[in-house]
Amino acid sequence: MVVDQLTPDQADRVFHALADRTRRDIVRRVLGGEASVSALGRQYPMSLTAVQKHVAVLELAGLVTKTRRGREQIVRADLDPVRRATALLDQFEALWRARMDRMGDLLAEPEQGATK
Amino acid sequence: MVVDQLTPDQADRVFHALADRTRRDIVRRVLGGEASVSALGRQYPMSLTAVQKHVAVLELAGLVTKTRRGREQIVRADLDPVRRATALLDQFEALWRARMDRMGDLLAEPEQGATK
DNA sequence: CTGATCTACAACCATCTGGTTGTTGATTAC
DNA sequence: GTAATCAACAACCAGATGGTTGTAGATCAG
Repeated sequence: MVVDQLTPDQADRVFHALADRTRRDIVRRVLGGEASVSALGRQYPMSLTAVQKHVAVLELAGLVTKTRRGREQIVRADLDPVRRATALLDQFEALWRARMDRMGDLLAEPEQGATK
Repeated sequence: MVVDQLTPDQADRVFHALADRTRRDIVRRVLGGEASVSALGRQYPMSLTAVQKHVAVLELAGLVTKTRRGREQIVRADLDPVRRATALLDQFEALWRARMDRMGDLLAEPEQGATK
């Protein structure tokens, strides 16, 4: 398996980070190409400090990394946690299908006599 | 397209709902088979009221539905919002690949003369 | 050197979150 | 009928969240 699971704590942070419109938009933006914190700040109708905090939340979730370049702080996206979150959701899908299979088995069983 | 997008508000609710261990566990549990609220309540080291609230959050996100059966309230999972969330994450993946393609184009270009 | 830019950080605030206890109302079991 | 079970709801609480303003440290441009 290429992408392994998120720990529960990581999942908490990743999903929480994605549970905010502004943060999802920041992720989209830096996925399309890196950006400085101040450049991001200019894109949203809120203070730069607020955007800094959003970036910090994304950073804590591992969705984004910051590296200094001169006086600017460059924000880049990391897709790994996104892939792991997707894997977690796919696991839900698998649970669902497992249940469907079990129900199919039941329906396929001879009506009266129990299987054992 | 079979699964269309989540609205930003729905995405807020779905990701927020998934940003809690107990709630993710409840989703897993009811994906494996429906359960009453009180049965769920017995599974976690917290009050029934707390579990009721978690179920309510999941319900608001559309991840789960409740239906009465006698004095019990049966909780069932709905995978649709999960699939839509997955689609949103896949869209991130697509943005990433689009950038990779653009970078590839740049590298493939003749070094000096601009493209236009 | 001086001023503008980019960032960090502290303090504050209103609201939301995740939990609690206690009360009440249906429904089921005896 | 009475008691137990299941669920809803109100009220409360500590802590997190998402925002603000203000101050201050680096770095860059003139």
